Amino acid sequence: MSDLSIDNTHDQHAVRMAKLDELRAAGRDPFRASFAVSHLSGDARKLYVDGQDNAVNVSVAGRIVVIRDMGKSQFVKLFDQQSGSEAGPIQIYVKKDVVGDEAYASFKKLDLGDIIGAEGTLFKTKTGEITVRVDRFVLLAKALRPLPEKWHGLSDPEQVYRQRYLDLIVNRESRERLLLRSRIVSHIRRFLEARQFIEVETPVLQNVAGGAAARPFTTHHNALGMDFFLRISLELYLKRLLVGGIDRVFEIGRNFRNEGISRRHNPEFTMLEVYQAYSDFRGMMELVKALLQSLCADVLGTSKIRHAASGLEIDFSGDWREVPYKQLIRETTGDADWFERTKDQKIAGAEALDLKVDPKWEEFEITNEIFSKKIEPTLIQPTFVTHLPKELCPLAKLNHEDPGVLDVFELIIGGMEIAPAYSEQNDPIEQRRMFEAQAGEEKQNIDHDFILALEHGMPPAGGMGIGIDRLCILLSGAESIRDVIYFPQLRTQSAAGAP
RNA sequence: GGGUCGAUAGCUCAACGGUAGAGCAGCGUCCUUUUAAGUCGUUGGUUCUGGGUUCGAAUCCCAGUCGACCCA
Repeated sequence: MSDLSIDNTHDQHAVRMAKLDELRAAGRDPFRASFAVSHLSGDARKLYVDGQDNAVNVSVAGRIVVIRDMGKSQFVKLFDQQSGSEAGPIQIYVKKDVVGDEAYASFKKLDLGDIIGAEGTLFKTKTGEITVRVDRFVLLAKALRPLPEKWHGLSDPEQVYRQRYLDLIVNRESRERLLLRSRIVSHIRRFLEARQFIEVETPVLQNVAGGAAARPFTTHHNALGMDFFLRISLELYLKRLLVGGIDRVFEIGRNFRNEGISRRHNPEFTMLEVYQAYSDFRGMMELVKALLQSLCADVLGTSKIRHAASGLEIDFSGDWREVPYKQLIRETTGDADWFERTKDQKIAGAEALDLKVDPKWEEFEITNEIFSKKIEPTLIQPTFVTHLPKELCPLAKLNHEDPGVLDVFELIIGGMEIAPAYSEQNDPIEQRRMFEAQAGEEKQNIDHDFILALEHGMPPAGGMGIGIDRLCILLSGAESIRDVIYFPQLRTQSAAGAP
């Protein structure tokens, strides 16, 4: 039957193609359309009643990730969605005298990586592992390529990102980290919905890429004969919905920025933005604190996490530090009159802190360089930095006592910006003025249609954004944004391993 | 964009100027409660690509591709 040539036994793809031909020649379909699964692996295991072997029938399916061939019986482990837990893949036990000679012979031809379905009864092995004693099994999908090594897994970072499916199968930490992201996002939705927030979707293709200062991607719509930008922010459309009377609104969506790729930056990334009419940045403080504390409690099961970069413990419980931006700058520069200094004096001050500053920068950019390089990385515990200079964001309300600063905060945790929040600007005249006053790297594109919406009246509101990727880096202890995105952006390459 | 480091069997890694090896996987055998199962045997390489140096290059040099890290 087998026409494997001796020369080919090292070529695992060729060996498996030959097995495939054999199956087809024998009239078996190696790629089935469906299988009746009674339980996912973890749920199946829970059905076992202690001391009552072979009393409960289950039907499970998954990928073969372990084969222990004992001659006339085999222990095999099947990997499915629930295999990420402590218990790992579910074990099945196939005995020749249970399934019969013919079925057993075909079972022996299965390979690591094949996907099968199995029906049988639950029992506990000598060593105490709940296992399915198989009465019947069926090959559901033949794997023509081998799995990575069973003990060391897959460690080549390039292959981990390009063939994430392999990483997910063999590297438990990767799988748990990425599944944690799903639980985080799910929790955020439930938290906000419980507070009467409504989830919406707004355009990704935009005429004006507004709401932030960043280089957008451009694309082209053929039928309209016009160029579009991919959005860089969710903000301006969600505020239009505030005008439209959707008072508590949020979106979790992908933004695109045509900028560098690094451990902290992927060209497409996910933002949560939340707007609450009749609230303000103080209300957002309460909201984001409650959100993160409930995330810790319900998803992580702890209020303390280890900060991957510094090794320090971050404590989310209790009250969080609140400190004005200007105070931090004055403390760090040791200059109580920093904001009264001339530009040359600020340049000298920044250089005294070992910072390189471009003389072409605006004064607020020099000051902000001190903030982002010398202050932000040191803020490990959750810290609300409040009242940023007005030049840093045109979309927030100016503070009443000090019109040089904004009624905003930036929540810093683990040295990373996690959540900015504003008392949102709803004065259309002032909004236009602030857009036009923007300079340097903070300059935004002006969306006149958005101003028109404001002219119809937007209720006072608090707004808040969270970078979901960064939040996941923080909460999962990941080192890189690539570790919390299934398919991070890489340079394209011809298909690896193609025949 | 600049700098540093890396790419060897399907996977994880050796070999560091002198015959490219190991473990796992694969192939063939033994074994009906294994836990990285065990056992005996065995196949497997465009050493990322292209140049160069050398009697001889996986190894040294140059250029490129892809990736990681740091910086801008």
